[in-house]
Amino acid sequence: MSKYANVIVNISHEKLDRLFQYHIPDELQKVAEVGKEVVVPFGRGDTERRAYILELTDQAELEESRIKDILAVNEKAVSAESKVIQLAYWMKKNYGSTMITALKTVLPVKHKIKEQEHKWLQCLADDEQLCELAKKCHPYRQIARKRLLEEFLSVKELPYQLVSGKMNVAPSTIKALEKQGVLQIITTREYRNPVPKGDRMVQKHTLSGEQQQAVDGIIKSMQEKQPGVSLLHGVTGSGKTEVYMELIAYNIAQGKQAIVLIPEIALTFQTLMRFYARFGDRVSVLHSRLSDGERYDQYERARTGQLDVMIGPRSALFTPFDRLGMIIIDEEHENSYKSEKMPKYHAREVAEYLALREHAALVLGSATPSLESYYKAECGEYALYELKHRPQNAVLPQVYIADMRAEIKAGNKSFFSRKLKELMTERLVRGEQIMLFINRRGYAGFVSCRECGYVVKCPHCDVSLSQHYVSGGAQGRRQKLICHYCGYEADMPEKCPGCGSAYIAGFRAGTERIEEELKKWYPSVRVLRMDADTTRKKDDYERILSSFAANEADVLIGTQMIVKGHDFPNTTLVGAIAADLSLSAGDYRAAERTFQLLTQAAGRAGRGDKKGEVVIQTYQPDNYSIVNAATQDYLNFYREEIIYRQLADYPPIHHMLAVQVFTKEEADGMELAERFAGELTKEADHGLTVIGPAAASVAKISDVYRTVLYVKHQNKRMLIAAKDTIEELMKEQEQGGRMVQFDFDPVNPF
DNA sequence: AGCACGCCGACT
DNA sequence: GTCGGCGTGCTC
Repeated sequence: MSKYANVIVNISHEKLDRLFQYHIPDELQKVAEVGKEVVVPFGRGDTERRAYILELTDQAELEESRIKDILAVNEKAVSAESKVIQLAYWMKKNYGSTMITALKTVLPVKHKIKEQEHKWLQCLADDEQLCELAKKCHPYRQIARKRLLEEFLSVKELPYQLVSGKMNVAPSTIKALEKQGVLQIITTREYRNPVPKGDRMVQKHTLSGEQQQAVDGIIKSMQEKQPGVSLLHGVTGSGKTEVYMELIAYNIAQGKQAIVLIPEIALTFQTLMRFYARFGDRVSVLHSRLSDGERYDQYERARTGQLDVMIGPRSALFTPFDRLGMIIIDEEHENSYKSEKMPKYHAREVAEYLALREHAALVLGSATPSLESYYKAECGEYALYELKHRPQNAVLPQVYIADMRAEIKAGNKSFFSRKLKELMTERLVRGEQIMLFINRRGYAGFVSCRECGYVVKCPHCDVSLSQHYVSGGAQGRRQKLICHYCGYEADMPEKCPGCGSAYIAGFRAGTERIEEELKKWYPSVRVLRMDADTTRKKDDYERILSSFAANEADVLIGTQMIVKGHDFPNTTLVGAIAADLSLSAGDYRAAERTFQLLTQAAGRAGRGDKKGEVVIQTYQPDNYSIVNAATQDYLNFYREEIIYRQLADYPPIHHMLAVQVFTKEEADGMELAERFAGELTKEADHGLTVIGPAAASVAKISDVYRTVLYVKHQNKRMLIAAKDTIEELMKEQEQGGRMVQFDFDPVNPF
């Protein structure tokens, strides 16, 4: 039984976006729980306001005399909004962040509400009354009041903002007039619906045997009290979306609501239209192109029960649904489901918790499931459904592995293997399209001197600068050196800054370099390039893809963003230029990432009726992630990879916590991390494995030093406890610009 | 956001 | 004096 409740007041104002502490009177002790809505006296006038309990504590944070009592606890079922706030609290505890940041991830931006919540002043008095009242106004004392009354003579409705802003009428004056019955304050809210009100097509859906089996199985589980998690493992093009549709239809028929997560990058117009066509305007979508106001509207529509389905990226998880029946995560292996910002949550984990809490079903779908999910499916924790056949007898592409070591031996110094060149020429002659995938943007990965080995590095970060070409006005292309971490730019030196030699050049080709090389071989080829540099604006992504789809280019060169999503029926050749690039990342997920990328890339070839071919270029032709991607054999890959994870105590068998320490001084970070490590290893019996501390692989970004400490344990709870210990240690000491971030089961190496 | 407090000019 | 409008600042 805690004495105090830390509460967030339900007023949308930044100044109030923090916790306030209230005392819990004895008679409310039993009902005061985290997530509950309460009524508290707030402000000087003790006006009664609604608030949500976020924490319960015995620790008074200020003098007891200043702490007021909670007036009442709303005992009826927790509202949708407070459920979301509760979820924020869970995330704060499990991933480590402040409550404010957790709330900010979970709640839509509130301070923008004003802009679309139209507050109007409506005049209730007639002209005669207005004249009389205006006359009664004091000649120079009540000018504002008079101004407003006179304005009402010509216009009967005025926007609140105009009156209180430009006309400079104080809220107290408006209130007084409202009391007298001269005017009325009306608020109207128009919900913007990003879903076009189109014709709803009723389509006939015939499912294959496999699809039907999955649908039946999952529906059966949904009839249980606790539906649990289902993993839908289906090769590319096996019709997972059809299964989702059927499940959503069932869910709606049960009067329940559904959340569908899709990686942002795959959130295309076509995908959405399929949903709209089937479910009409009770479907909404959250995507990055929505304004804050539009986004907020969608949350409101969900909260007020106007929606059955919400589609969106990981943040769609926080849709305030009252009757959540299921969550679907498509392409569940995607790294974008892990947040890179604090709290660093994984959408899959949050969804699992949410589904459990709401007694909803969770459906995970992927052609290349994450090791985590497949492992749990093997253990029987998840129900597994396999979709092995592509409908319409579509055939898998023919995959060739090109050994680049052999190419060099044969005197081929080009970035393209002989096989790839041969197939590219064939395609260009036939007028079919090609996709070239290389996971590095820019022209060259680093710039180095061949005489002395000097490497040009970023002065603010511990990385080498990448070479880029930027369009430089009249002179045409100009060389630049850019830091991919902080954006620092420098000119390409003509001579080595170290020894003065002229033999300074870029190494490790990126997308720009491949484009150049391609044009050298095929001077008339039409090329589109898609990477972080060419997709700066939100529209760029869609524009490039639709241009390629419209056959306006022969070749699409790009980073991993080109291998996800879109199908191009005329693309019959895919080349992975440097397949092992992602293998060298050096973290435990490198093989998994490589396998997924290559499998997806291969899946891009020959989606139409034409047969596709794929060339994977590598220096490690025997690596299991490459070999299994070539044969599209997920299970075989999984078997090899899980053994490695078991041997090395890595996730999913063990859990891992990365503690990142950020400091201004290099030594400071090490010292702090050492202290954390010391504290965690103090008790030997809890079995925590502590690795490090060590400087992060990129030891400095934007002049901030990074030290990293890894903690491993079989039980995740132990790691959360370790996180709590470190949080306590941080509280004790002056922070002085020092910061700690936690990352559970990280997906990216540090 | 919304309320109290306090300042300042106008009236009994 | 004191009434009341309007600006300012704080809210557990």
